[in-house]
Amino acid sequence: MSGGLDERDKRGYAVWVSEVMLQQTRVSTVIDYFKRWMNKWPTLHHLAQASLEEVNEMWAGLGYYRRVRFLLQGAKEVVEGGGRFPETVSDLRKIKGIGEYTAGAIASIAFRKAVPVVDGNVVRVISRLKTISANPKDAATVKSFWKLAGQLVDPCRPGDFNQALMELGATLCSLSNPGCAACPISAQCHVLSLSGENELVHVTDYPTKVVKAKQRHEFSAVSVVEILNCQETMGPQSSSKYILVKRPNKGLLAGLWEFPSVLLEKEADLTSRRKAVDNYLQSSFNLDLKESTRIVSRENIGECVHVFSHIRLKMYVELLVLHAKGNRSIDYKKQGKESITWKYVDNENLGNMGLTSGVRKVYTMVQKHKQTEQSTIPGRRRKTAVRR
DNA sequence: AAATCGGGGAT
DNA sequence: ATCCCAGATTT
Repeated sequence: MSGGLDERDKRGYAVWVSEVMLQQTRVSTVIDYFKRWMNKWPTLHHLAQASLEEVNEMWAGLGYYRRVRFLLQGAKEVVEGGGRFPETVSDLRKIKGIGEYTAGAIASIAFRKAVPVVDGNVVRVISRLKTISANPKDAATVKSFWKLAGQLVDPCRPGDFNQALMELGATLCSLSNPGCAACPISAQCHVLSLSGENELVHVTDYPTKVVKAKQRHEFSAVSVVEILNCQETMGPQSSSKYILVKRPNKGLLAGLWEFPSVLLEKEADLTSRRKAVDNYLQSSFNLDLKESTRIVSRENIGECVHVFSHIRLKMYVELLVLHAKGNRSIDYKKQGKESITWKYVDNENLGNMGLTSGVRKVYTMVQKHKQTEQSTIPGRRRKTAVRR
Protein backbone atom coordinates (compact mmCIF):
# COMPACT_ATOMS: atom_id res chain seq x y z
CA MET A 1 0.00 0.00 0.00
CA SER A 2 1.57 3.27 -1.10
CA GLY A 3 1.27 6.68 0.50
CA GLY A 4 1.55 7.83 4.07
CA LEU A 5 -1.05 7.94 6.77
CA ASP A 6 -2.54 11.12 5.41
CA GLU A 7 -2.93 9.63 1.95
CA ARG A 8 -4.49 6.51 3.41
CA ASP A 9 -7.03 8.47 5.42
CA LYS A 10 -7.97 10.53 2.40
CA ARG A 11 -8.62 7.43 0.35
CA GLY A 12 -10.70 5.84 3.07
CA TYR A 13 -12.73 8.99 3.57
CA ALA A 14 -13.47 9.48 -0.12
CA VAL A 15 -14.57 5.88 -0.55
CA TRP A 16 -16.66 6.07 2.60
CA VAL A 17 -18.53 9.17 1.44
CA SER A 18 -19.09 7.83 -2.06
CA GLU A 19 -20.25 4.41 -0.90
CA VAL A 20 -22.73 5.86 1.57
CA MET A 21 -24.10 8.12 -1.13
CA LEU A 22 -24.34 5.14 -3.45
CA GLN A 23 -26.52 3.12 -1.09
CA GLN A 24 -29.73 2.55 -3.03
CA THR A 25 -28.75 5.43 -5.28
CA ARG A 26 -27.49 5.46 -8.87
CA VAL A 27 -24.03 6.60 -9.82
CA SER A 28 -25.35 9.32 -12.12
CA THR A 29 -27.35 10.81 -9.27
CA VAL A 30 -24.43 10.73 -6.87
CA ILE A 31 -21.71 12.36 -8.98
CA ASP A 32 -22.68 16.00 -8.46
CA TYR A 33 -23.45 15.49 -4.80
CA PHE A 34 -20.06 13.84 -4.28
CA LYS A 35 -18.22 16.71 -5.96
CA ARG A 36 -19.99 19.33 -3.91
CA TRP A 37 -19.43 17.34 -0.74
CA MET A 38 -15.71 16.80 -1.23
CA ASN A 39 -15.31 20.43 -2.17
CA LYS A 40 -16.90 21.54 1.07
CA TRP A 41 -15.43 18.88 3.35
CA PRO A 42 -12.18 17.64 1.70
CA THR A 43 -11.10 15.51 4.66
CA LEU A 44 -12.58 13.60 7.54
CA HIS A 45 -11.40 16.36 9.86
CA HIS A 46 -13.27 19.00 7.91
CA LEU A 47 -16.42 16.91 8.05
CA ALA A 48 -16.08 16.32 11.78
CA GLN A 49 -16.42 20.08 12.27
CA ALA A 50 -19.67 20.32 10.32
CA SER A 51 -23.14 20.57 11.84
CA LEU A 52 -26.09 18.30 11.20
CA GLU A 53 -27.88 21.29 9.70
CA GLU A 54 -25.10 21.76 7.15
CA VAL A 55 -24.80 18.14 6.09
CA ASN A 56 -28.57 17.81 5.89
CA GLU A 57 -28.76 20.68 3.45
CA MET A 58 -25.89 19.30 1.37
CA TRP A 59 -27.69 15.95 1.25
CA ALA A 60 -31.08 17.45 0.40
CA GLY A 61 -32.61 15.65 -2.57
CA LEU A 62 -30.52 12.48 -2.17
CA GLY A 63 -32.96 10.80 0.20
CA TYR A 64 -32.48 8.34 3.05
CA TYR A 65 -31.30 11.17 5.29
CA ARG A 66 -30.37 8.81 8.08
CA ARG A 67 -27.31 8.03 5.97
CA VAL A 68 -25.90 11.51 6.32
CA ARG A 69 -26.64 11.69 10.02
CA PHE A 70 -24.68 8.47 10.56
CA LEU A 71 -21.89 9.67 8.28
CA LEU A 72 -21.43 12.83 10.35
CA GLN A 73 -21.67 10.86 13.57
CA GLY A 74 -19.09 8.37 12.32
CA ALA A 75 -16.69 11.11 11.23
CA LYS A 76 -16.84 12.70 14.66
CA GLU A 77 -16.26 9.35 16.33
CA VAL A 78 -13.21 8.48 14.24
CA VAL A 79 -11.65 11.92 14.70
CA GLU A 80 -12.35 12.07 18.41
CA GLY A 81 -11.05 8.56 18.80
CA GLY A 82 -7.79 9.91 17.43
CA GLY A 83 -6.96 6.53 16.00
CA ARG A 84 -6.19 5.46 12.48
CA PHE A 85 -8.87 5.24 9.89
CA PRO A 86 -10.43 1.78 10.30
CA GLU A 87 -9.24 -0.62 7.60
CA THR A 88 -10.81 -3.94 8.31
CA VAL A 89 -14.38 -5.07 7.76
CA SER A 90 -14.86 -5.81 11.46
CA ASP A 91 -13.61 -2.37 12.54
CA LEU A 92 -15.56 -0.59 9.83
CA ARG A 93 -18.70 -2.46 10.80
CA LYS A 94 -18.58 -0.85 14.24
CA ILE A 95 -19.36 2.51 12.69
CA LYS A 96 -23.05 3.37 12.58
CA GLY A 97 -24.36 3.37 9.06
CA ILE A 98 -21.65 1.06 7.74
CA GLY A 99 -23.15 -2.34 7.05
CA GLU A 100 -21.68 -5.40 5.36
CA TYR A 101 -21.69 -3.89 1.89
CA THR A 102 -20.12 -0.54 2.77
CA ALA A 103 -17.51 -2.16 5.02
CA GLY A 104 -16.53 -4.53 2.22
CA ALA A 105 -16.41 -1.73 -0.31
CA ILE A 106 -14.17 0.52 1.80
CA ALA A 107 -11.88 -2.31 2.87
CA SER A 108 -11.42 -3.66 -0.64
CA ILE A 109 -11.36 -0.44 -2.66
CA ALA A 110 -9.44 1.82 -0.29
CA PHE A 111 -7.31 -0.73 1.56
CA ARG A 112 -6.93 -3.72 -0.79
CA LYS A 113 -8.42 -6.19 1.61
CA ALA A 114 -9.46 -9.38 -0.18
CA VAL A 115 -13.10 -9.17 0.88
CA PRO A 116 -16.23 -9.36 -1.26
CA VAL A 117 -19.16 -6.99 -1.71
CA VAL A 118 -22.73 -7.99 -2.41
CA ASP A 119 -25.16 -5.43 -3.73
CA GLY A 120 -28.13 -5.69 -6.06
CA ASN A 121 -25.85 -5.94 -9.08
CA VAL A 122 -23.74 -8.71 -7.61
CA VAL A 123 -26.88 -10.62 -6.64
CA ARG A 124 -28.08 -10.43 -10.22
CA VAL A 125 -24.77 -11.58 -11.73
CA ILE A 126 -24.25 -14.44 -9.30
CA SER A 127 -27.84 -15.66 -9.36
CA ARG A 128 -27.54 -15.95 -13.15
CA LEU A 129 -24.06 -17.38 -13.02
CA LYS A 130 -25.17 -20.12 -10.64
CA THR A 131 -28.89 -20.36 -11.48
CA ILE A 132 -30.02 -19.47 -7.97
CA SER A 133 -33.79 -19.34 -7.77
CA ALA A 134 -34.17 -18.84 -4.03
CA ASN A 135 -35.59 -15.58 -2.71
CA PRO A 136 -32.62 -13.18 -2.87
CA LYS A 137 -33.89 -11.29 0.19
CA ASP A 138 -34.00 -14.37 2.37
CA ALA A 139 -31.32 -14.27 5.06
CA ALA A 140 -29.88 -17.69 4.27
CA THR A 141 -29.76 -16.88 0.56
CA VAL A 142 -28.02 -13.57 1.21
CA LYS A 143 -25.44 -15.45 3.20
CA SER A 144 -24.81 -17.80 0.31
CA PHE A 145 -24.31 -14.86 -2.04
CA TRP A 146 -21.64 -13.48 0.29
CA LYS A 147 -19.92 -16.82 0.39
CA LEU A 148 -19.94 -17.17 -3.38
CA ALA A 149 -18.74 -13.60 -3.85
CA GLY A 150 -15.95 -14.31 -1.39
CA GLN A 151 -14.83 -17.25 -3.49
CA LEU A 152 -14.82 -15.18 -6.64
CA VAL A 153 -12.97 -12.07 -5.46
CA ASP A 154 -9.48 -11.62 -6.86
CA PRO A 155 -7.08 -11.28 -3.89
CA CYS A 156 -4.58 -9.36 -6.00
CA ARG A 157 -7.00 -6.59 -7.00
CA PRO A 158 -10.08 -6.96 -4.78
CA GLY A 159 -11.22 -3.37 -5.21
CA ASP A 160 -11.07 -3.47 -8.98
CA PHE A 161 -12.67 -6.88 -9.04
CA ASN A 162 -15.58 -5.84 -6.84
CA GLN A 163 -16.20 -2.70 -8.84
CA ALA A 164 -15.96 -4.65 -12.08
CA LEU A 165 -18.50 -7.18 -10.85
CA MET A 166 -20.92 -4.42 -9.89
CA GLU A 167 -20.29 -2.64 -13.15
CA LEU A 168 -21.06 -5.83 -15.03
CA GLY A 169 -24.36 -6.11 -13.17
CA ALA A 170 -25.18 -2.48 -13.85
CA THR A 171 -24.47 -2.66 -17.57
CA LEU A 172 -24.26 -5.91 -19.56
CA CYS A 173 -25.96 -8.14 -16.99
CA SER A 174 -28.87 -5.75 -16.75
CA LEU A 175 -32.34 -6.32 -15.35
CA SER A 176 -34.44 -6.70 -18.47
CA ASN A 177 -32.19 -6.71 -21.51
CA PRO A 178 -28.86 -8.40 -20.77
CA GLY A 179 -26.12 -8.34 -23.39
CA CYS A 180 -25.08 -11.96 -23.01
CA ALA A 181 -23.49 -12.06 -26.46
CA ALA A 182 -20.95 -9.47 -25.37
CA CYS A 183 -20.51 -10.72 -21.81
CA PRO A 184 -16.92 -11.64 -20.93
CA ILE A 185 -18.02 -14.45 -18.61
CA SER A 186 -20.87 -15.86 -20.68
CA ALA A 187 -18.99 -19.16 -21.02
CA GLN A 188 -19.25 -19.67 -17.26
CA CYS A 189 -22.86 -18.54 -16.99
CA HIS A 190 -24.99 -21.50 -15.99
CA VAL A 191 -28.41 -20.04 -16.66
CA LEU A 192 -27.31 -18.87 -20.09
CA SER A 193 -26.34 -22.39 -21.08
CA LEU A 194 -29.61 -23.68 -19.63
CA SER A 195 -31.58 -21.18 -21.63
CA GLY A 196 -29.88 -22.54 -24.78
CA GLU A 197 -31.16 -26.00 -24.04
CA ASN A 198 -34.57 -25.17 -22.63
CA GLU A 199 -36.86 -22.53 -24.07
CA LEU A 200 -38.67 -22.21 -20.75
CA VAL A 201 -35.54 -20.90 -19.06
CA HIS A 202 -34.79 -17.20 -19.41
CA VAL A 203 -31.81 -15.29 -18.11
CA THR A 204 -34.11 -12.45 -17.08
CA ASP A 205 -36.04 -14.75 -14.76
CA TYR A 206 -33.04 -14.47 -12.43
CA PRO A 207 -32.81 -13.25 -9.77
CA THR A 208 -36.26 -14.29 -8.58
CA LYS A 209 -38.69 -11.39 -8.21
CA VAL A 210 -39.94 -10.67 -4.72
CA VAL A 211 -43.36 -9.22 -4.03
CA LYS A 212 -43.30 -5.89 -2.31
CA ALA A 213 -45.62 -4.29 0.17
CA LYS A 214 -47.92 -1.67 -1.26
CA GLN A 215 -47.46 1.94 -0.33
CA ARG A 216 -49.94 3.39 2.08
CA HIS A 217 -51.68 6.58 1.04
CA GLU A 218 -51.30 9.77 3.00
CA PHE A 219 -52.67 13.24 2.48
CA SER A 220 -51.47 16.60 3.67
CA ALA A 221 -52.51 20.22 3.43
CA VAL A 222 -49.51 22.38 2.61
CA SER A 223 -49.75 26.09 3.23
CA VAL A 224 -47.09 28.19 1.57
CA VAL A 225 -47.22 31.22 3.82
CA GLU A 226 -45.78 34.34 2.20
CA ILE A 227 -45.30 37.42 4.33
CA LEU A 228 -45.19 40.70 2.45
CA ASN A 229 -42.85 43.57 3.20
CA CYS A 230 -40.89 42.35 6.14
CA GLN A 231 -38.72 45.34 6.82
CA GLU A 232 -37.74 44.42 10.32
CA THR A 233 -35.64 41.45 9.32
CA MET A 234 -34.90 42.01 5.66
CA GLY A 235 -34.44 45.72 5.16
CA PRO A 236 -36.60 48.28 3.40
CA GLN A 237 -36.14 46.96 -0.14
CA SER A 238 -37.16 43.39 0.45
CA SER A 239 -40.34 42.03 -1.02
CA SER A 240 -41.48 39.01 0.89
CA LYS A 241 -40.44 35.94 2.77
CA TYR A 242 -41.74 32.46 3.46
CA ILE A 243 -42.16 30.39 6.56
CA LEU A 244 -40.27 27.09 6.74
CA VAL A 245 -40.83 24.58 9.51
CA LYS A 246 -38.31 22.05 10.76
CA ARG A 247 -39.56 18.50 10.84
CA PRO A 248 -39.13 16.36 13.96
CA ASN A 249 -35.69 14.86 14.54
CA LYS A 250 -36.96 11.34 14.14
CA GLY A 251 -38.85 9.57 11.43
CA LEU A 252 -39.46 10.56 7.84
CA LEU A 253 -37.29 13.42 6.54
CA ALA A 254 -36.03 13.96 10.05
CA GLY A 255 -34.83 17.47 10.81
CA LEU A 256 -35.45 18.77 7.30
CA TRP A 257 -37.26 21.97 6.36
CA GLU A 258 -40.67 22.16 4.75
CA PHE A 259 -43.58 24.53 4.27
CA PRO A 260 -46.12 24.52 7.08
CA SER A 261 -48.32 21.49 6.59
CA VAL A 262 -50.72 19.24 8.39
CA LEU A 263 -51.23 15.56 7.83
CA LEU A 264 -54.88 14.81 7.10
CA GLU A 265 -56.87 11.84 8.28
CA LYS A 266 -58.03 11.20 4.75
CA GLU A 267 -58.75 13.03 1.56
CA ALA A 268 -60.43 16.28 2.44
CA ASP A 269 -62.23 19.07 0.64
CA LEU A 270 -61.01 22.64 0.57
CA THR A 271 -63.08 23.75 3.53
CA SER A 272 -61.86 21.11 5.93
CA ARG A 273 -58.30 21.47 4.70
CA ARG A 274 -58.34 25.16 5.47
CA LYS A 275 -59.89 24.49 8.80
CA ALA A 276 -57.03 22.13 9.65
CA VAL A 277 -54.43 24.60 8.40
CA ASP A 278 -55.99 27.50 10.29
CA ASN A 279 -55.98 25.50 13.47
CA TYR A 280 -52.35 24.56 12.95
CA LEU A 281 -51.21 28.11 12.19
CA GLN A 282 -53.15 29.41 15.15
CA SER A 283 -51.71 26.97 17.64
CA SER A 284 -48.15 26.86 16.32
CA PHE A 285 -47.58 30.39 15.03
CA ASN A 286 -50.12 32.42 16.90
CA LEU A 287 -51.49 33.45 13.51
CA ASP A 288 -55.13 34.29 13.88
CA LEU A 289 -56.55 34.00 10.38
CA LYS A 290 -59.98 35.01 11.52
CA GLU A 291 -58.65 38.52 11.28
CA SER A 292 -59.27 38.76 7.56
CA THR A 293 -57.37 42.03 7.39
CA ARG A 294 -54.17 40.03 7.63
CA ILE A 295 -54.91 38.02 4.56
CA VAL A 296 -53.90 39.56 1.26
CA SER A 297 -54.86 36.51 -0.73
CA ARG A 298 -55.45 32.84 -0.29
CA GLU A 299 -55.37 30.69 -3.38
CA ASN A 300 -55.67 27.02 -4.02
CA ILE A 301 -52.61 26.06 -6.08
CA GLY A 302 -53.43 22.44 -6.76
CA GLU A 303 -52.38 18.92 -5.87
CA CYS A 304 -48.97 17.37 -5.93
CA VAL A 305 -48.15 13.70 -5.43
CA HIS A 306 -44.85 12.70 -3.92
CA VAL A 307 -43.89 9.05 -3.64
CA PHE A 308 -41.63 7.53 -0.99
CA SER A 309 -40.66 3.88 -0.66
CA HIS A 310 -43.59 3.09 1.60
CA ILE A 311 -45.84 6.15 1.33
CA ARG A 312 -47.73 7.82 -1.47
CA LEU A 313 -48.30 11.34 -0.27
CA LYS A 314 -50.82 13.60 -1.93
CA MET A 315 -50.22 17.22 -1.00
CA TYR A 316 -52.91 19.86 -1.37
CA VAL A 317 -51.09 23.12 -1.86
CA GLU A 318 -52.31 26.60 -1.13
CA LEU A 319 -50.59 29.97 -1.23
CA LEU A 320 -51.43 32.16 1.72
CA VAL A 321 -50.22 35.75 1.42
CA LEU A 322 -50.25 37.82 4.58
CA HIS A 323 -49.53 41.39 5.53
CA ALA A 324 -46.46 41.76 7.69
CA LYS A 325 -48.19 44.27 9.86
CA GLY A 326 -51.89 44.03 9.86
CA ASN A 327 -52.61 43.94 13.51
CA ARG A 328 -50.42 44.59 16.50
CA SER A 329 -51.44 41.38 18.14
CA ILE A 330 -49.72 39.39 15.40
CA ASP A 331 -46.44 38.09 16.64
CA TYR A 332 -44.83 35.96 13.98
CA LYS A 333 -41.75 35.41 16.04
CA LYS A 334 -43.52 33.85 18.91
CA GLN A 335 -43.13 30.14 18.93
CA GLY A 336 -46.21 28.13 19.69
CA LYS A 337 -46.83 25.88 22.61
CA GLU A 338 -45.73 22.83 20.72
CA SER A 339 -42.25 24.34 20.47
CA ILE A 340 -41.78 23.81 16.80
CA THR A 341 -38.71 25.21 15.11
CA TRP A 342 -39.23 27.48 12.14
CA LYS A 343 -37.60 30.31 10.20
CA TYR A 344 -38.15 32.86 7.48
CA VAL A 345 -36.53 32.44 4.09
CA ASP A 346 -36.74 34.99 1.30
CA ASN A 347 -37.48 34.04 -2.27
CA GLU A 348 -33.89 34.07 -3.47
CA ASN A 349 -32.55 31.92 -0.67
CA LEU A 350 -35.42 29.51 -0.98
CA GLY A 351 -34.50 28.90 -4.61
CA ASN A 352 -30.83 28.37 -3.79
CA MET A 353 -30.93 26.38 -0.59
CA GLY A 354 -31.01 22.63 -0.34
CA LEU A 355 -34.60 21.40 -0.21
CA THR A 356 -36.08 17.96 -0.17
CA SER A 357 -37.62 16.95 -3.47
CA GLY A 358 -41.15 17.19 -2.17
CA VAL A 359 -40.65 20.74 -0.94
CA ARG A 360 -38.96 21.70 -4.19
CA LYS A 361 -41.93 20.35 -6.15
CA VAL A 362 -44.30 22.48 -4.11
CA TYR A 363 -42.10 25.54 -4.47
CA THR A 364 -41.93 25.06 -8.25
CA MET A 365 -45.72 24.80 -8.36
CA VAL A 366 -46.08 28.10 -6.55
CA GLN A 367 -43.57 29.84 -8.82
CA LYS A 368 -45.37 28.61 -11.91
CA HIS A 369 -48.69 29.67 -10.50
CA LYS A 370 -47.41 33.18 -9.92
CA GLN A 371 -46.01 33.44 -13.44
CA THR A 372 -49.20 32.21 -15.02
CA GLU A 373 -51.23 34.62 -13.00
CA GLN A 374 -49.12 37.54 -14.10
CA SER A 375 -49.01 36.67 -17.79
CA THR A 376 -52.69 35.88 -18.22
CA ILE A 377 -53.77 39.21 -16.80
CA PRO A 378 -51.35 41.73 -18.24
CA GLY A 379 -51.26 45.16 -16.76
CA ARG A 380 -53.67 44.24 -14.06
CA ARG A 381 -53.19 42.88 -10.65
CA ARG A 382 -55.47 40.08 -9.83
CA LYS A 383 -56.63 39.93 -6.33
CA THR A 384 -58.38 36.91 -5.03
CA ALA A 385 -60.94 37.85 -2.52
CA VAL A 386 -60.89 36.05 0.76
CA ARG A 387 -64.08 35.78 2.66
CA ARG A 388 -64.57 33.61 5.60
C1' DA B 1 -38.80 -11.46 9.38
C1' DA B 2 -40.89 -7.18 8.43
C1' DA B 3 -41.05 -2.31 8.47
C1' DT B 4 -38.76 2.04 8.02
C1' DC B 5 -36.34 5.26 5.43
C1' DG B 6 -36.00 8.98 -0.55
C1' DG B 7 -35.68 9.71 -4.87
C1' DG B 8 -35.31 9.12 -9.64
C1' DG B 9 -34.37 6.63 -13.92
C1' DA B 10 -35.56 2.80 -16.86
C1' DT B 11 -39.17 0.23 -18.87
C1' DA C 1 -47.94 2.87 -13.93
C1' DT C 2 -44.06 -0.67 -11.86
C1' DC C 3 -39.55 -1.92 -10.60
C1' DC C 4 -35.49 -1.30 -8.12
C1' DC C 5 -31.21 0.56 -7.46
C1' DA C 6 -22.96 0.56 -5.37
C1' DG C 7 -28.34 -0.75 1.95
C1' DA C 8 -28.68 -0.19 7.08
C1' DT C 9 -31.24 0.08 11.20
C1' DT C 10 -35.18 -0.50 14.03
C1' DT C 11 -39.09 -3.04 15.51
